[in-house]
Amino acid sequence: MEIFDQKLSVIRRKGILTVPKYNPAEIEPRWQRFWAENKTFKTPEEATGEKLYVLDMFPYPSGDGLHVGHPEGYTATDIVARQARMEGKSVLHPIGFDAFGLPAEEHAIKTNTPPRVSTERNIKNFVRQLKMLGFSYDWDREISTTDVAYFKWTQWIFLVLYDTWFDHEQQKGRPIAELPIPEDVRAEGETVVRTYQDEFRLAYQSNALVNWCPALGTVLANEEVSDGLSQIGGHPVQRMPLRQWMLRITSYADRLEKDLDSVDWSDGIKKLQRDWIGRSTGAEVDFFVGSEDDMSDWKAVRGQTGFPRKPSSEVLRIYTTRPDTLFGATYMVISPEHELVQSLTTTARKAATEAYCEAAAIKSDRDRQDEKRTKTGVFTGSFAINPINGKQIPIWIADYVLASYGTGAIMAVPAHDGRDFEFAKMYQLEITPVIKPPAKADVDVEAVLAGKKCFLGNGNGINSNQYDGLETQEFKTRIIADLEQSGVGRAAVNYKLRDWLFSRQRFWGEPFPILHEIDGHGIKTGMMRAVEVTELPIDLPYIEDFKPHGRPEPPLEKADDDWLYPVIDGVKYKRETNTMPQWAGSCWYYLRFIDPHNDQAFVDPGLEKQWMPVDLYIGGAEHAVLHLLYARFWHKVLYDRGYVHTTEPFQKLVNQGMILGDVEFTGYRNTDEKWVSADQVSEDENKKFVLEADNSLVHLVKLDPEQAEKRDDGFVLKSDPSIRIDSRAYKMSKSRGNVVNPDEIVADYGADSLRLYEMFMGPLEQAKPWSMAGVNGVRNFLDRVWRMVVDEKNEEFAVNPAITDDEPSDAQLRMLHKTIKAVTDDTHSLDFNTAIARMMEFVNYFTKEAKRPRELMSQFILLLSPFAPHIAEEIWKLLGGADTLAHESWPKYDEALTVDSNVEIPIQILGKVRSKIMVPRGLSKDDLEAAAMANEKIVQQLVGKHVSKVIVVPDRLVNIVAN
RNA sequence: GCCGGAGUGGCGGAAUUGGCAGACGCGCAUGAUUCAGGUUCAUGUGCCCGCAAGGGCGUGGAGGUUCAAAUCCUCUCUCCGGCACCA
Repeated sequence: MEIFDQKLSVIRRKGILTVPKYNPAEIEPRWQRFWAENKTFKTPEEATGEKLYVLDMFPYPSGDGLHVGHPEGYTATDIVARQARMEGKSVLHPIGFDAFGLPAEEHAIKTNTPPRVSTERNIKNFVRQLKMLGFSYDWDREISTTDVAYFKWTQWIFLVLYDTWFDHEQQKGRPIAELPIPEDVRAEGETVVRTYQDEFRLAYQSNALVNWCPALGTVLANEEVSDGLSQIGGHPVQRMPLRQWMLRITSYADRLEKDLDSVDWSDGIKKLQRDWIGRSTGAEVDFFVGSEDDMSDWKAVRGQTGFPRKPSSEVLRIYTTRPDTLFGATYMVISPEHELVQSLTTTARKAATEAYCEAAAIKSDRDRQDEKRTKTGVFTGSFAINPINGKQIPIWIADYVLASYGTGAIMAVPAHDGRDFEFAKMYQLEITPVIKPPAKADVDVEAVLAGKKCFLGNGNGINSNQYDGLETQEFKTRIIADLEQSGVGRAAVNYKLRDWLFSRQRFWGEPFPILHEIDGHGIKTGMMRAVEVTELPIDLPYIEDFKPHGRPEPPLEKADDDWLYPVIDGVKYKRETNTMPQWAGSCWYYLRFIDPHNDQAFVDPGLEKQWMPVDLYIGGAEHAVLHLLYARFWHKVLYDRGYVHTTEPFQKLVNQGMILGDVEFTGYRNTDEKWVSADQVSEDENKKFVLEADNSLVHLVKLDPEQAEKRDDGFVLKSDPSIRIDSRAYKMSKSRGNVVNPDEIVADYGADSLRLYEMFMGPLEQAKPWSMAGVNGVRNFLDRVWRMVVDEKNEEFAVNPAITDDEPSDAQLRMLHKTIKAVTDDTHSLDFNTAIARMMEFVNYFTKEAKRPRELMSQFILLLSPFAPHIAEEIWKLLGGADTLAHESWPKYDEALTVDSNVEIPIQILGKVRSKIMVPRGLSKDDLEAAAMANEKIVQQLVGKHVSKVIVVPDRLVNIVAN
């Protein structure tokens, strides 16, 4: 507030408030009202001509309001949208709110208000702030995922998922009615057929191990857990078996990976998604568990029947990416949760394995990792037979094998797998090398061959009978073919991606449109049915107490019987009481924006064709995997079922970089309050700062920039240059107290300054530190723009006397056309920082000109308008423009006027600039060389030297090689 | 540990993709205007030597390719972000 207040108070004191100084506090709300009243940014009904769908990742309306990170992406899209409208494109630029989910509910619990009330209040505040920043959204299309009219269609899409199975042959989702039913299943009757169908649906229930978070009172998706802690709140998460809704995203893993090729996203984000999907190829192999005598019988049968779809009870099935190391498998490991744990454990080993598995079950993921990965395990007492060489090998249980990946069991090849190697060392298990490292590999080949070192790379087979000498790739192909031939193995693909755990035990989410059949005693029969589409939406019931309670029954269990037990055709059902996770609403909101008020369909097919795909999608990188993967999955299902016409929803994706707090200087003092050099301080495990030398505690002291001084490659204390200090920008956080509030910036400098500053800070995708001085800098620029056109000395709001209707000079015209070209190109390529720099150069030039042609000023104002729309509208009107400039044509430039007629050419001798000459643009190579060689300074410099070569690049430089 | 991204003045950052390093902004300095200034205007501002003309050095570090390297290659250091026993 200070700066602005001071300026105003000075003006007020002098009683000359009428003086037309640039005053955003007055201008900006006025224009915002104008745009709202005139619906200036209404989306055209039909997308005629070229269309552009520019989308922001819609915000989660937290109680804290916008932080300065939001307007960064929003300003970028707003500039693109405003420019595109002026270029005559049909623009769809909407906004909405992602308002379901945990944080809203946590907040509701804390403040003891129903989530709908606090959510609506928060949205109101967000809308106020967004409007205050002058974004050109079509407010008629505002949506919230919590609106009943919206989540009706979220529920409808869930029913589409429920009604779809994935046909792996066609790689396509199809209606469940088209699922082929095997004769034997059909023969068993209706109930069995329905159960069979339920096994194939994209939305299904499963009793899998889930991430249960007692503190949040809900299960969480794998993606929402990191380091064994919930991403929201950082609470510990346990694994426990619970019946949950899952979405079969793994069926789409291949397409989710392949289709990344077709979208315009950064390589970094694509890689993040690919890694998350984590596709790997290898083989599944069955190891016979039994006596060596029965082994040959088993092999004979397998040779006949081939490899069965599901493993029979006498085998242990494993997955490996290295079937070429099969001869090196010296033991096997199953996870503690593996279904064969009991049957494989011998009586003698029972106590030991039970103790181990129990311990593993109680351990949270967090605890498992805390043990610094020292491998533990226990022998089952059983042996399996390696199908390739008939060798008996022991079967172990260890928690370094995950139940949820592959088959939950592995063949251990300690010679060529780091984890197996470590485990084998620990328990003195056999190590048999089967790969000879290539000569160029950077390893101790002798040690590898002696089983003393582990080698992970490719090489040539050894100790592998008929495969000896084969190179890894060749080896894999051959052995997989042979395994398939003999029916003991087959090629297989695996993904790190797991099916998506889709239900939550919370109140504030979309209810599932699913009914469970119950018998006369109120017990679920296991049969369920979808709510009829005509019965949608299923609204949340009113519940007095919606708080979670640390037990897995959802809060909706406490709903009234009316809601909980509907009766249809005389049959009593119980509603599903889990709710959907926050991601549900954000999986398809971009489609709803196209047709937000349609109550007949989630989107009109004709409109969908006109507007999809999203041409530009901007948001934070924190959504690089979760939201984007989920939304792409839903979109593909909708595509398969014919509801949308593109395979991918978001054509171009840009992630804005994080805005960090202002740069801070920090020094350290020891317990005696003596300064300690920062390079001797480090953080210990408890995040405490200690002196490296003796681990004694030191504390952090925030320093004023005045106390710091640059020395070599860092900063030191001015008062004692032997003390080094840290200088860094930190992530904004309440605890650090470096959060910048957009409301305050708008009050102090104006919305246009905030917009302009955030775009001027640096490249959009880069992390950048905030600087108040920088905001002041762009405000100065807008002040200069104002004075360039407005007469500040006049008491009326009038144009500056320098504004003329005279013809512009050649130099002025070139300045304008250069600026138009640069701003146009830079804006298209999202290089907003350099676009603004070019506009600053324009203003620097014209404020020095005594005559400023009106037409040139108008053209410039149009260029400025997407960046700083309020001041631009105001000046546009003063210059005689009508109504609003929002739909004026974007300025065009004459290519011939974007270059100067003369160019300055540096002349180098051995790469060092020795002179410069002015020559006409386009001067020929020979003429340029002659001009350079004739230059006085060059002639002097070349005295006594021999010119061996002259490099001439027309319009650029001359380099003389002389010595 | 693995995978990404980045290192350029006191600071944020530019650099037509191999062609004058430091555009633009902040900061700082000097001067003018002003009762006053976090006003406005003008000039200067990478570092070192020099009164100057001029010269030398300079894009994290070391080497290389080239007439020419912030940009390409090899090695290396630092910082930021993500993933983390996925067989």
